[in-house]
Amino acid sequence: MESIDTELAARIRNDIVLGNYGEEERISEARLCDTHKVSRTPVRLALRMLEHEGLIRRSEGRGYFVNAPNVNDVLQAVQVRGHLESLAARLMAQSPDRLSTLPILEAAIEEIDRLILVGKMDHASIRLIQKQNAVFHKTILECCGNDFIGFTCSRISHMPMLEVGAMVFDRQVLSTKEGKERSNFRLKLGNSQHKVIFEAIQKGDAVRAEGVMREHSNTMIEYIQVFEKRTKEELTIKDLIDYSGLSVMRKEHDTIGKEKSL
Amino acid sequence: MESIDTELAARIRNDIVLGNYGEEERISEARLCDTHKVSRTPVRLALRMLEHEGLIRRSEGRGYFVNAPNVNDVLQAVQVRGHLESLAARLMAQSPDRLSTLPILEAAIEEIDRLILVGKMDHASIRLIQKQNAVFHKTILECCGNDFIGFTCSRISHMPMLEVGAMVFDRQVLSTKEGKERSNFRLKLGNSQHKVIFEAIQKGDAVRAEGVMREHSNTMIEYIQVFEKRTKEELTIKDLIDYSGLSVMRKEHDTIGKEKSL
DNA sequence: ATAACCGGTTTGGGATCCCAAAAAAAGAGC
DNA sequence: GCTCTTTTTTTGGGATCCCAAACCGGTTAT
Repeated sequence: MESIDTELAARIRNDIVLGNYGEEERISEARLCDTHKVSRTPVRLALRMLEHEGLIRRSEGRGYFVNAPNVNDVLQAVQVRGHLESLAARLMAQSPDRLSTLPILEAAIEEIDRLILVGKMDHASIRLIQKQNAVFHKTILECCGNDFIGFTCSRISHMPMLEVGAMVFDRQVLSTKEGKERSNFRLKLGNSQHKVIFEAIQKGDAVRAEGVMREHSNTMIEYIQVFEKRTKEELTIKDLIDYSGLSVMRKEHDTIGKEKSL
Repeated sequence: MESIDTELAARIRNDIVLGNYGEEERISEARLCDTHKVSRTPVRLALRMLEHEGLIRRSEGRGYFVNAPNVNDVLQAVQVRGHLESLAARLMAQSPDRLSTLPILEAAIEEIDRLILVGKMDHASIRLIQKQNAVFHKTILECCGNDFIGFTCSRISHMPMLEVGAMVFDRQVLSTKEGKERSNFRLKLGNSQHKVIFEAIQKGDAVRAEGVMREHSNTMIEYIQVFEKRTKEELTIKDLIDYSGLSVMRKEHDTIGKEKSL
């Protein structure tokens, strides 16, 4: 249970990235107090938070404006995160005390392999795969020796699909047999990249670890761009969130938590 | 003229990075109200700011604790910034509409060259060199096509020596003739790296632009480490700020602004 | 008819107040 | 004398109040 302003910030943040506010809508403290049934103090704290995150702008004169990120913003952010992760992979490969954490990476890879082999593409399996994927990526960030990389990533992970280790799935694709096979191939490809990264780190091949990690995140960017081309109309943030299992999971979890608390 | 909380955050931030608070000192809202002669509202806004920046921690139970960065933290942050800049250099080299901004880079390089040639290592000259250096680096960040890189850099530039284009100078070194020559060599080396980066971007050689930019920031990291070895006792953040001309300049500027406003 | 001016209203920044929870201090029991 | 409990004090979160600056609408003068 966080304080009210933190949760409030999360709610407003969700509203903004989900597009519940217009592109450049003016936002007012009083209105937020009214809709969320809180006083102005937590509202102002939350707004400062969101301003710092770049999701709202304070106008010169008076008032706030929402600064809703578009798909291109998300793609740019994914690129930045991927680049930071590649630095982490390189540093971890150079780190002398990396060996003790290697088993964690190996276990995550094997678990993903096992889940792919079972081949059940249902919600639970995908959730497990995503969890192990997050473990893999987070471990590298945390054990690379440069804590500031993980910190920087955490500062930009308020946007959709920017949680470390987030993966993208297309619900529609998963509904057809051919789509399931395609997703299965994607997962295999991703995990084989994990293996190469793991081996490079193990051997201390820093250049290769960095390169493959970069390729690994490029894969995700290109997959999103495939969506962009396929959908005739413009791809919205909401679509991306629908595709991104982790975010959906988190959203569901939040809702459950909220219902419980009320 | 920013609002009180912003300026207050800047002041507390300065106090923290300058080490005016103990390593893990407990910090109290009331005390800050008293020392800075403001009410609790702006104090709390400022503290949320600093918490988001990682400079203070909120304890589980009650109260804030300062999380003063040490030299190692700064080095890690410089590494992150350098890595982001190398991404920017690569992207700019790949960008089709980079040509229009090339003259800005060229002018900055030439101005630095001119100032080095004059050879006056006084405060004004160094200030000008640093300004042009900042222009060079900021231009690449702003024109690389991925605005999120610059945004991310701006989110981490609250720490000393993390302003984009900040350079390190040792006041003591500048006081001797031999030291001046060494600094002169450093500047020449740095600007020659600028030239290589410029040419790589011009030619569209993305790999080289990225590589040299990385090397360019590594140079700074290694120079700081030279300090670390030379000073017998442990290097403090305060030392780094003394070395970093930009920060000092900004501090002076802030002071002037404050005096004017009072 | 347009533009400048003026008063009312909205809105955000800052100060103050209240309260609950936690830390610190005092007191009781062993 | 030490420890556990109770009381007091401190402290931070939330609500409310006040005010000045900005916005809006209407009126008036050119």
